[in-house]
Amino acid sequence: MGDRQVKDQLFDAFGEVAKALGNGRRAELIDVLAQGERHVDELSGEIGHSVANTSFHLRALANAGLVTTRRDGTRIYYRLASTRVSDLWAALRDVAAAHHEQIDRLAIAYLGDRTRLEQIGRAELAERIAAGDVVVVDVRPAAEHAAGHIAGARSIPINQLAAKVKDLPAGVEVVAYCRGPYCVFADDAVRLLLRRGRTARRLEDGFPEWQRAELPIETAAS
Amino acid sequence: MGDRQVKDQLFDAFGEVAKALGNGRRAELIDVLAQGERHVDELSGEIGHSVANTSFHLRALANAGLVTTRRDGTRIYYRLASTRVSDLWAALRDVAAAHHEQIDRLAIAYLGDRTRLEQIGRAELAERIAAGDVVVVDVRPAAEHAAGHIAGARSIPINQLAAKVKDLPAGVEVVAYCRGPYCVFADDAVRLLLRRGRTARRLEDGFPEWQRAELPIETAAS
DNA sequence: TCACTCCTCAAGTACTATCTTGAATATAGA
DNA sequence: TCTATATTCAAGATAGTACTTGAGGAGTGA
Repeated sequence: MGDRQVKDQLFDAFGEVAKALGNGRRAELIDVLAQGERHVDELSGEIGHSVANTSFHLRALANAGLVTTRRDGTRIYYRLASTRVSDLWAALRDVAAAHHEQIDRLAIAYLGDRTRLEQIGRAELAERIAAGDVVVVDVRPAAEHAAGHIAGARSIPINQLAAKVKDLPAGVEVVAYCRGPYCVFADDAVRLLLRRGRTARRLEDGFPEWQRAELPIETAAS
Repeated sequence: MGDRQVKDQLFDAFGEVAKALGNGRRAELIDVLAQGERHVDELSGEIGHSVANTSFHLRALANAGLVTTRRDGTRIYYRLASTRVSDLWAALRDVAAAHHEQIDRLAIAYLGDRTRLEQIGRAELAERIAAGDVVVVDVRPAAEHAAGHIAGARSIPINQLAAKVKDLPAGVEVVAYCRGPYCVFADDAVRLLLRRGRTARRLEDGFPEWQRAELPIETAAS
């Protein structure tokens, strides 16, 4: 077998991995799975497609080695194969944000205007948590908080926040976080809190980035 | 327009960027362009396809924002849009190497058995260059050396190395480097040098990684 | 302006991807 | 063992991708 043919096969294999990410629904699945493991039924709800189609896409991700599975009773849980996959997903978003013409327009259409929302960086938040003068709220679905969250963060899924604002201590700044830079939950949370007269900012990115930066995290006792 | 629809479009855009890398020939093009800019005719030779097909793939990469162009006379030079793209390509290779079943087998088939070839890390090589007790040889094509190389490296393309071994100073270790971890030139160079009784190692990766690590580089005077 | 070079575009063919629907499989609990 | 639940598989319509060949543009230099 010639070198050309073997080289082509090697680079085809790299291409297969990229191709697995080369579909919007699979990209959404990776974004959700970066929060922690989930079963097929939950994931089909996240991407708004049938269970059969979701299963099909998950199989494509598994064949490329991006995700692995675990069975628990009748349910099958999918998770990212490693934090490397999360790194790859972050690198892809960075390139797209920097060089793809339409990302800015689409991000504004999806997330709304962020120029009025103040953000806080990871390092600063870590200091503020250590100093104890901030309340950190995880506004992702409860399952994602259970799978892993910023140490000390309180879980208030975005759809329950309006009812629970009153439970948050007064006079303390609130920092909301969610899945990452293209997740709308924390933006919605900060807008709601500001309307209620609270001081609030969003973490500039989300839980996966915090985790990859090796900052303190916690997991629900199993 | 519903949130679902806008979110789908946003993630479709991420998918488009990944899809651009989702082809072996385009992956090869990115790997070559990580060395520096090249024109279409050269690139078609690198991937072993017609100029028309190469142009087609380059257009796909440009549409995704991964590469940009510059005209010089009748020639059009393509280059990576930024070092972010090089980061993305490295992240993709890492994931593929860690999780894709066939990469190991294909890499061995293409590169040969590397277990007998000693490698040297970037940090150690930088120290040795500073100490001046090593000869660094760039075995990539001359055009890539001209576009940028490790500071102090001497250009000896792999196909000229056999004739030029005698010009290398005796009694000094030789370090060969090329395009990256999946490039065969440096392996071939080290094997040839060892057969000629020289002490030789390969740099563990290649020029793009050296550049991204912000270690000293040089460019040919224009 | 003309011929030349380099590159892109268009048309055509074979192959691959995405989604839907309905059936098949695997486990849990009665 | 039987039924219910969760997931995967198979078939099929539609659309998109990858490559080839040949024509079309854009710049260079006589």
